[in-house]
Amino acid sequence: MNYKETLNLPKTDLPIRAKLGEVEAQLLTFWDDNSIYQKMKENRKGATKFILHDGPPYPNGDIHLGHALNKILKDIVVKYKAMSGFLSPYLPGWDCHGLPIETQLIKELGDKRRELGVVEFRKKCRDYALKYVDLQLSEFKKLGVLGDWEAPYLTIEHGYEERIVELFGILAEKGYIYRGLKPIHWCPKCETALAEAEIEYEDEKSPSIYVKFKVKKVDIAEPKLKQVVDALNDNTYFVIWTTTPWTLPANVAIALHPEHEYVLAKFGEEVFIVVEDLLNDFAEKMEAKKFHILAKTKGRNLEGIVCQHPFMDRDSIVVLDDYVTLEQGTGCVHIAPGHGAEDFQVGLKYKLPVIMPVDEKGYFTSEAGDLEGKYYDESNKIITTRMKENGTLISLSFMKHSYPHCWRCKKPVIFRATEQWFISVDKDNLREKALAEIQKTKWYPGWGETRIRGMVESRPDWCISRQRSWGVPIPAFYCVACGKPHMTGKFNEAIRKLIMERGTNGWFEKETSEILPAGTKCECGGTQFKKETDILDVWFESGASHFAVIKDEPEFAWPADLYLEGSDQHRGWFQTSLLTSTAAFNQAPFKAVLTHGFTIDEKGKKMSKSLGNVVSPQDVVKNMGADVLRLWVASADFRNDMSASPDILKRIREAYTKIRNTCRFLISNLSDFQKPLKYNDLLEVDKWILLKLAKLIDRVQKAYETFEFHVVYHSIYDFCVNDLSSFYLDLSKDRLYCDAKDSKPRASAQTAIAEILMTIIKLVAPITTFMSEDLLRYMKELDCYKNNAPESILLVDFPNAPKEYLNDKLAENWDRLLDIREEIYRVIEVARKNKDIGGSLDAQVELFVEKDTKVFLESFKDMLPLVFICSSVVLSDAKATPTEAVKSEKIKNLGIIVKKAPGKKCVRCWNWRETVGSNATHPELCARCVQVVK
RNA sequence: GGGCUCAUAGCUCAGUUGGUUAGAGCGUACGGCUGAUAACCGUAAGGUGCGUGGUUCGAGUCCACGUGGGCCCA
Repeated sequence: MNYKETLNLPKTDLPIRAKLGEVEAQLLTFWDDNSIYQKMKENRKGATKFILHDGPPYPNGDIHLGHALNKILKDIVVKYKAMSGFLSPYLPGWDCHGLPIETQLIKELGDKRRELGVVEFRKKCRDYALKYVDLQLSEFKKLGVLGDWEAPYLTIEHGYEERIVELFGILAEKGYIYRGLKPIHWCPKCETALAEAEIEYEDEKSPSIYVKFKVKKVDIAEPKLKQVVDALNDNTYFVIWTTTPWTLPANVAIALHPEHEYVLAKFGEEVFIVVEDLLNDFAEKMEAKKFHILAKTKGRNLEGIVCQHPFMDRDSIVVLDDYVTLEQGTGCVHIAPGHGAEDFQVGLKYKLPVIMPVDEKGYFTSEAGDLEGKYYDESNKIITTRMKENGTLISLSFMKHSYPHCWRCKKPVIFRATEQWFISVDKDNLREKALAEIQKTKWYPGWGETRIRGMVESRPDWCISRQRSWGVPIPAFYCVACGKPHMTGKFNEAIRKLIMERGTNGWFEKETSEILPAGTKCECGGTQFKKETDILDVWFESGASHFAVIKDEPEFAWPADLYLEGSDQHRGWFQTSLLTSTAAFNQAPFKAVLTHGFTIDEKGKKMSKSLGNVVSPQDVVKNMGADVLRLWVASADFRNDMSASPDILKRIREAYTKIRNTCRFLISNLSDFQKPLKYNDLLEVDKWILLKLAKLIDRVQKAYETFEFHVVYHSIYDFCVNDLSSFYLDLSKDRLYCDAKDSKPRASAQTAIAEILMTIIKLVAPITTFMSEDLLRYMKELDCYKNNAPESILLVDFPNAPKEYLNDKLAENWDRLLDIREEIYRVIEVARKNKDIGGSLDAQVELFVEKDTKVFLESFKDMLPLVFICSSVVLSDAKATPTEAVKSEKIKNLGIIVKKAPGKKCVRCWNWRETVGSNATHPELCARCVQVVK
C-alpha cells in the first residue's frame, strides 16, 4: 500500500520561484487600479498625521542607486507609519530649474542658442526637465514606492513659483534681503557672468612679481615684537607675491597664516617680513646672498599691522587666513576682495571694503585713479613700471600657469565684484535663531546636529542671485529715476499675479508697465521701472518647498515630521530650508531630520563609471526585482555608507528567497486549516514559537521606530532561519504530515503557523511590499484567512506583541532544552559519520543526567523525541554514564549516546517504533499511524 | 589642507550602564535527507575587534594620536 497518499503533505499554488518581474508588474497594476495609496489615506482618515516632506531630486538623467536608496527609505518610513496608525501622505517632488539643465541645453543647441530668445530657450529647458521628470517618475514607481504620483510637486509649476516669490517678499519685508558686491567669474569680452561649469583652464603667461608694503603703524599685542618692529619702523616691509598686478589697485589687505612662523629678515638696510619656510626662495629672488634674521613669530601675532599701499593713497591691513599656503610666494598674500573668492571671504570676516575699479568691459574706472580708461590686461605693464620707479617692486619675472578662460570666446576671464542679492544671516539674529532651531530638531544620527551647526555657525551671507536664464526671476523692480529697488507690497503682489497667470515666463514676456498696476509710483515720484534680470539661486527654490508644498495645505502639516536625505544635504537643502523658514516664520520646517550615507562598492570605494563599479538600479530591478533592491536598502545600516555589488545583491536575493520560501512552506501547510485553537489549548512548543514571535514583533517595532531597518531585516531573517526553518518547522513536520487531519497536535501547529505567517508578512510589508502583497493574494484563498483578509497588505495595522504570549518561565525552559539539543546534534553528527544512522529519525538518544536535569527533562518526556527529531529518548542516571558516552563540554554532567533506534522503521512516518508490525492489516506501520490510517 | 563621520570573521549585522572564553546568518568545507526539492537539515573551520599609546583591577566599549574610506568645504 502506498501510505504517502495518507499523509497531509504541504500543498500550495504559490510557485517556488518568485518571478519577480511578472509579479511586481501585476502588483503595481493592482495598487494603481484599486487606488491602494488613496485607501491607505482613507484608512487613517482623522488620524494623527505623519508628514515626510520629500526633498526634490534634479531631473536630468536616469535615477542612480543613490536615488533608489533615498526613495526606498522614504517609502519604508511612510508605509510603516501608515500601518502603525498615522495618516501618512507622500507627495514626491522635483527641482526643475537650474544650471545643469541650462548647461546641457546650451551644449545641445550650440550656436543656435543665441538665435533663441530667452522665452524660447526657457521653453526648451522646461521640456527637458519635464522629460526627465517623466522618466524618473516611472523609475521610482517601479521600485514600489507609493505616493501621489499623479500630481507630484514641481518647482516650475505656477503655484510653486508664486510661493517662491511670496517667500522672497516676506524675507524682503523683514529686511533680510540686501544687495552687495561679490566677486564672480566674468568675461569682459562677452560681458557676462560665468558659472564654474563654463570655465576652461588653460596655460597662460603672466608676470610674477614680488611687491613690498611698508609698515606704517604697529598696533600689536606681543610687546617684544612690537619693540623690534618699532625700532625698524622706517624700513620694514611685508612682501607679497602675485601674478595679477592689475588687481593691486583693489588691494586692501595682506593675509598671513595664523599658525606659521614669519621672520623679520634684514637684507642690507631693509627688513622684510616673509614666512620662514619660503625665506630661502625669497632670498633667491632678491639675488641677495646675505641676510640675517632679527625676529621670528607666528602669523597670528602680526594681525592688525597697518601698511602703506605701494602706489595708491590707501592703507593695507594685515589679516589672518587659514587658506594661506606655503606652495609659492612669501606666505603674505595680497588681498583684493573684489577680485577673488577667498579674498572676498577674508574680507567679510574683517569687514574690508570691496573695491571694484574694473568695469564690465574690463576697463579701469575712476576708482583706480589715473589708471582710468586703461584695459585691465595692459595695465599690468603700467603698474609694474610705476612700482619699479617708486621702489616698491622687488622682483619681476614671467611664468606660465593654468588660468581660467571663457568657454565661449576662449579669452581669459577675470574675477570681478558685481552687485548681487544676498540674504543676511545675521539680520535679527537669524543665525542664532537657526542654531536654536537646530538644537530643537531631532537628528538621526545624532552627529547630524554637530555637522549642520558647524556649517551654520561659519557660513557667510547667502548669495541668492545668479546671472542665468533658467530659474525664477528675482522679483524686484528698479525705479528708473532714482535706482531704488522695489520688491515688497504691491510690487510683490503684481509679480505673483503675473506668475499665477503666465508662470515666470511672463516676467520675460511682459513689459514692466504691463506687470505693474497703472499709477505705480516710487517714493521719489518716478513712474518708470526696470525689471531685475538676475534669477534666484535654485537652492532658494528648493529651500522654499516647505512653504510651497506643506504649509497652509490641508492635506499636509507644517512643520514636517521628517526630512530624509543624503548627508550632503546638511549643507544643501536642510540648511536652505532651515534658513528661509526661520527667517520667515521663526521656526524650522522640520521636527526631525534623518540622513543616509552614500552608495559605495564592496571595497568601500565610491561608485564611478571609470572604476566600472556602478550598480544600476534599473538592472537590479530588471534582473532580480525591485523587492531585492528594497531588501538591500533594509539590510545595511544606512547611517553609514552602503556597499553594493553584484555579489552582495546575490546574497540579498538568496536571503529574500529564504524568507519567501519559509512563508511558502507556512502557506502550504494551511491548505486544509479551518479554525484556530485557543491559546491555552496549544501545545507547549507552539506556545514557545508564539513567544519567539512576540519577541520578534517587539524588536522589529522598536527598530522601525528608530529607523534601524537593518535590525528589522536581520531580526526577521534570523527568526526565519533559526527559529522557524531549522527548528520549529523541522520538528513540526511529523505532526503536520503524519497526525490525523483534525488531530489536536496538528491543529495546534497550524494555529501557530497561521499567526506566524500573517505576522511576518505584516512585519516585512514596509520593506518587501511586493512579497507581502503577493503572499497575501495566495493567503486569501485559504479558509483560515478568508473572512479576515484585508484587500491589501498596506491597509492592515502593524502588529503588537500579544502580552499573553510573553512567558518568562516558558522561555527559560526552552532555552535550556535547546542547549541540550545542540549537544545532542553534535553527537548525532558523529553517529552519522560512523554510518550508524542516516537521518536523525534513525536515532535513539540516551542521556545521562543528574537529578534536577532528569526531573526537568521528564516534565517534557513525551515531547523529547519530537524536539530532538529522533525516534526515541532514554533518560538515565549520570552515575551510570558509560565510558563510550560523549560528555558535553558546555553542559555539566551531560553524557550522550546516540545509536540506531530499536524496533522497525514505520514506512509512513519514518519513525523507528517497536509497535511496527503489531497490526495485521498494516504490518509496516507504527501504532500511531495505524490509528490515523484507520 | 579644514569640518563632520565610519572602521567587529570573506559579506551583512548583534553585542545591553566598561566585567568570564566576542555572537548570528550568509558564504566556504564536509556530511545528511529526497514528504518545503531550481528546496530542506546538520557539523566544522573562520576574528591581532584598523594601528599605537593612555585611563582602569578590567577596554570591542572611554580618551589621545595615527592609518584607510565617505560626505562637505577650500
